[in-house]
Amino acid sequence: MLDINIIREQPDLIRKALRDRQLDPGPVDRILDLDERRRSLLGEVEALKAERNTVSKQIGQMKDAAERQARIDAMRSVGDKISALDKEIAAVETDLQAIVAAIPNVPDARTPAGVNEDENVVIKNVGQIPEFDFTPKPHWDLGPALGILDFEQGVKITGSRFYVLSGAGARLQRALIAYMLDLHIRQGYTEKYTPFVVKEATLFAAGQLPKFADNLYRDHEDDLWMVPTAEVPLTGLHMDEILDEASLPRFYTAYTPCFRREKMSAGRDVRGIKRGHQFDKVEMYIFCKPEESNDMLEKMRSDAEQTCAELGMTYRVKQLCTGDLGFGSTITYDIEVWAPGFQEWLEVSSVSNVTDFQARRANIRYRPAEGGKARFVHTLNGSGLGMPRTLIAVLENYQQADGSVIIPDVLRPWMGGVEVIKPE
RNA sequence: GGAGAGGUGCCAGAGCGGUUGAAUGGGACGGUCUCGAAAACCGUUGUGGGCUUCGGUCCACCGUGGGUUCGAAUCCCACCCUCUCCGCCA
Repeated sequence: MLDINIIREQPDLIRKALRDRQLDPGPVDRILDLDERRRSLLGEVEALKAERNTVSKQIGQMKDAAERQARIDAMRSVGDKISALDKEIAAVETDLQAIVAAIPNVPDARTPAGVNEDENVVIKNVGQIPEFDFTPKPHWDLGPALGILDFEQGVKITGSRFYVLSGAGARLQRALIAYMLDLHIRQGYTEKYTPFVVKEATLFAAGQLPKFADNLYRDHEDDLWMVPTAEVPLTGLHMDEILDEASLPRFYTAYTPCFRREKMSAGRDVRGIKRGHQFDKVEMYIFCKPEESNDMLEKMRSDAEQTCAELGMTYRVKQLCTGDLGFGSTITYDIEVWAPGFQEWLEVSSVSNVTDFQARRANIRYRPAEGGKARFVHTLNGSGLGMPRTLIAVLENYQQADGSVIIPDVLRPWMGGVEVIKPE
């Protein structure tokens, strides 16, 4: 959520931000109109309320019954005017809120201009594209052959785009999650285990609602929503709180499954387990002071990179352009690992500085140590890492000519002695 | 799911239709005292919004949302949450 004062004072900045994101700047004018209307109505109704308050106090002390009744009658009509105006204001505010809540964050000046994902910029390459002395297989061949991945069972019990991991495959994913959480704890994050369903207000706070309702699974009976990312419950942890400055920055990490009902188009993306309606993810999240968030973005990116590096992945870092930036983000790095079977770069992490966008929606502030007004915190989120894709990358990078897969060293402690996954 | 109790400021806790934005106590902060500290005493101590000549001023907020009333923290309705007991249960 943007600050209405900024929209009012610098409408051109917001118009430019919308154009840079390939969006219509029209809503800015609607906001300015509604804001103007709101303030004018407020002035009117507050004058009437002031009058009513004064007269009502007088009525309480009046002795003369006739005069008293005259005042009461007069105030009755004032009261009617007030409630009519209050209704009108409420309607204006509802409209205003809805439009403001749909305006995305303003891109950072360093975010490159660009129309879509094709204009994202590769800023770093780490490792060489590995050479194989055989033709590496994609995971959708490797997995079923190893007996660790079953597409049919997923379809049978749930439906299209769901799959089942089995045996060493299921264990490998669990090892990845455990390894990542432990790594992030060493990097200074506190592990959180949160609910996987949340209420509407929590999704609004994180910026998922109202705009992205179509992509969420929802239980209508209790009005609970399945989380699309751990970012949602983690943002919610401090909703409506004023944090001590001394407690910042706060570093959190959490594993959650993620549920997204987005419809997927047929085509190359549908092959394998790269995109599904359910996937696991380990998330990193930071609450910090505004002046720290730049440094925190770099820390988080480096923490995500370390995960890739320790897993022995070849990876690259991209900076998203304005046209591909997420709704709440001002600046985002994507980390992509090379999948030799797929012959494709897989996005396994996205690290963003959301500045005060979520904090304002969630009403998360901190009290400066020297006192004074509470200020909104900045929040950052990043995957560390996204699961099915990291699993794909391990399978495809560590495959051998005979179809077996060697377990990377860092994952061995969780594999119960399994060093190689062999065909059955 | 059923029965009961309750949700008030940083905390505890009064108030139960009019001068209560809210008694009292505690905490925190500032001051007096002290070599220093404690104690004691004095003072300060909420958030959001509108207007502003930036000195203020007005409005809203006592779980949330409605309602009654000239006037609601106080009365009515619905919902949410917490606690106790019962039921169910991994």
